[in-house]
Amino acid sequence: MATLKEVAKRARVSAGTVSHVLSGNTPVSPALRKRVQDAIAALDYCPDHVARSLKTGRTKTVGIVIPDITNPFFPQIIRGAESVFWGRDYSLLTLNTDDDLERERRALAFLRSRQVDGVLLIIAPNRGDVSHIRRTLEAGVPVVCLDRESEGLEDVDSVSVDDMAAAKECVSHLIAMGHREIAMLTGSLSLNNVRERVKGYKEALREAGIPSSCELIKEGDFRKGTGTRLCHEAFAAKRGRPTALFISNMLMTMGALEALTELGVRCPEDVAVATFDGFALPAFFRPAITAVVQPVYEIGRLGAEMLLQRLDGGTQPPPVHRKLAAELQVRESTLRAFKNTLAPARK
Amino acid sequence: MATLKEVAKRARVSAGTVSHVLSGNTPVSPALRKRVQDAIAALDYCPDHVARSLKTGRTKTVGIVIPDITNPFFPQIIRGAESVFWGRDYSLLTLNTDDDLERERRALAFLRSRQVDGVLLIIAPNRGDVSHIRRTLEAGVPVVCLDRESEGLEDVDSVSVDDMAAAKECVSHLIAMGHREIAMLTGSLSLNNVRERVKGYKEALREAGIPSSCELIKEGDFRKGTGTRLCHEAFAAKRGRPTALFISNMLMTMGALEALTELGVRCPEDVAVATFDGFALPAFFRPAITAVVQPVYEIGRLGAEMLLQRLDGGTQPPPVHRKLAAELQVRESTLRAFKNTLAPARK
DNA sequence: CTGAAAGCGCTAACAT
DNA sequence: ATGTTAGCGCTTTCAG
Repeated sequence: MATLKEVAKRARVSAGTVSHVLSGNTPVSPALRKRVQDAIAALDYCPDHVARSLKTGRTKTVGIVIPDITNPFFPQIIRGAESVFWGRDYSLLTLNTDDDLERERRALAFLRSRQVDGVLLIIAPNRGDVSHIRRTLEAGVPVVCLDRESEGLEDVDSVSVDDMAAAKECVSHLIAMGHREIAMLTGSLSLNNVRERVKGYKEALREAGIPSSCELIKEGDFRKGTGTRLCHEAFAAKRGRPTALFISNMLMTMGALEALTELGVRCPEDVAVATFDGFALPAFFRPAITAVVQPVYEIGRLGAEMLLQRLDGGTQPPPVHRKLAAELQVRESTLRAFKNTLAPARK
Repeated sequence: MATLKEVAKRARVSAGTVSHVLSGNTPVSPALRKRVQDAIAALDYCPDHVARSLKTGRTKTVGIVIPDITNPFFPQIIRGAESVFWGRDYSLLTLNTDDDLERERRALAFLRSRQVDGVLLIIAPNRGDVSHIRRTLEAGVPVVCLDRESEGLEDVDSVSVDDMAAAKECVSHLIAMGHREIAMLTGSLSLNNVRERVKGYKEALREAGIPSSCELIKEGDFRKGTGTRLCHEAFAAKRGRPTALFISNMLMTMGALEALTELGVRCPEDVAVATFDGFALPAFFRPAITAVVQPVYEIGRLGAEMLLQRLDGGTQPPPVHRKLAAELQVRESTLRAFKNTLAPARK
C-alpha cells in the first residue's frame, strides 16, 4: 500500500504539500496540485486513517451500544444513526449487550481503548450503577442515551419516546373498548421507560375510575420466552382472566401469542392484545396487532445529530432530553367491542 | 488520558517494560510487574489501540458489508460473526449497501482507508463487475463472501447455503401437495444463489414431469413492495392464476401477502405460499408460513472463522467454498391438499 | 506557496 | 531482565 511519502516522492514535492492538497486547508499552486493528484491516482493511494487518527487525536468513529441487533426494533435505530454519519466519514462500531450490565461495561471499556470519539448508548437495566458510563464521560467521550434514560445520568443527552403518554393513550383505547381487566406484560422495571409505561397504564385506569392492581402487572425482560411465561401467569391468576393484554414489545407479544394458542384463548374474540413496538411487524400478524409505534429511525438520527454537535466542540449547550411522540395504530387485535362481565351496571 | 509513558514514569521503569507486561511476550520480574500494574490502575490507563495499530500494521478490525441491517435476515449473520470476534479483541464495522453496487464500492473503499484487516461481504448484484473487490484483495485484505457467491470470485472463500437443493425440496413439497402452477418470486437473477434457487425450482418440476414456464418466474429484488407488485403480476397472467407461490425471502412474502389480501385471494384456501428465510418470523404469521430456513447464525460464525484463519497468516489453504444445508419447515400455508383443475386426469 | 521537522502513543529490535 | 531507540504514516507548525 502506497504511503503519503511515496506520493510525495513521485510528485517531487514534500509530504506537507501532499497533505495540503489532501485536506484542502492550505492553498497549493495548480501545477503542484496536479502533480500530486496524478501521483495519487498512479499509486492508487489511499490515506491511512489510523495514522491520521493518531496524529489528530480523533478517530471519527463512534460506538453504538445496543441490547441486541437481532431484535427488529434496534436495527432501525442504527440505520437512523448511520444516515447522519455515513457521508461524513464516520464509522459506527456496533456492540450488543443482551441487556447485560457486565457486557455493557466491557463494551464501553472496549470502545474507550478503541478511542472512539463518542458513544450512542441504549442502556441495560442497571439498578442505578452508572459508574462505567461516568468513566467514559470522564475520559472525555460524550455519550448520548437512546430510547431509555437512567437515574444518575441527568447530565447526559438523551432522546427517547414519551412512553407515559403513549402507554396512557393505548390503555385508554383498551378501556374505551370495554376492557377493565387489563394485564400488562412489561420489560425490566429498572428501565425508566418501562416505568413510564406503567405510569401511563395506571394513569389511564385512574382516569377511567378503574382500580389498578399490581397483580395485573407482570415484570419481564423483553424476551420472547418471557412473554410466553408471563402470559400463562396472567391467565392463571386467582382474580380471573384478563380480557386484554398490554405488552411492552413485539418479542414478548410473539411469545404471549404462543401462550394464547396453548391456552386455547383466541384473539381478539377472547382477549384483546396491544403492543409497544417500532417495527412494521404487528400489521402482519393475523389478527393484525394494535401497536404503539415508536419513531425508531428518528431516535437514531436525532441521537446521532446530538452526538455530532458535542463532537464538533463548539460552545456546548446544557444537556438536552428530547422526547419524541409515538403513534397508536389500532388494528383488529383490539377492535372487538368487549362487554366485561365485571363491568359496572350500565345506565 | 494517561499514556504508556506516564505509566512508565510513575512505575519508574522504561516504556519497553510497560509494553512487555502489557503483552506478556517478554518476561518481567515480579517486582517490576507489580509496580507497573499499580501504576496502570492508579492512572486508569487504557492502551491506545490506534497507536498500537499504527505500529503493528494490524487494526484488529474487520468490516462486514451487508445489504440492509433492517432486514431481519442479516442481523443474525452479524451475531454469528460477532460471536467469534468478540473476546478476541476484534471489532466489527458494519456497513449497509442496500444492494447497490455503487454503495458497495464506497463501502469497500471506506474500509480500505480504515485499514481493516479483513472483510466479510454479502455481495450486491453486480453483473460480473467485481473490480472493487479485486482491489480490496490486491491491497492485501482477505475477503470472505457470505450467503451469496459471484462470478469472478472463485478464488475467494465463501460460505453459503445449498440453495439449489433447498429450493428443489421445497418445490417438490408443493408439487406433492398437488400444485402444478407454481409461481416463483425471486430476488435479482444476477445473484448466483437466486439462480441456484431457480435451478432447484426447475429441477423439481422436471422430475415431476411438469413443464416449467418462464412466465411463472418473476424477477424481483428482495424488497417488500416488489413482492406486492410481482404477486399482482403473477395473478394477472394470461395463463391463469398460480395455485402456489414460492418466494425468495420473507420481506417479499410479506409484500405478496398484502397483494393477496387486496386480491381477495386466501391462503392457504386459494393459494399455497412457501418462502425462503432464516428468521423465526414465518411461524408467526396466520396462517403460519412454510419456510426454507437457512442457518444464518452459522453462516456468520463460520465465515468469521474462515476469515480469522486467513488473518492468522499461517500457511494458507486454497480457497474454500462451504455449502450449508437449509431446512424445510412445513406449515399451514402449504398444508391444504390441492386439486388443480389443470391437473392431468386422475386414474 | 512550499519544505523541513517534530511528534501522536506504541512496539520490537537490539543493547546492556 | 530491563532500557534505549527507531520508526509506523500522517498533520501541523514554523521558516523560508
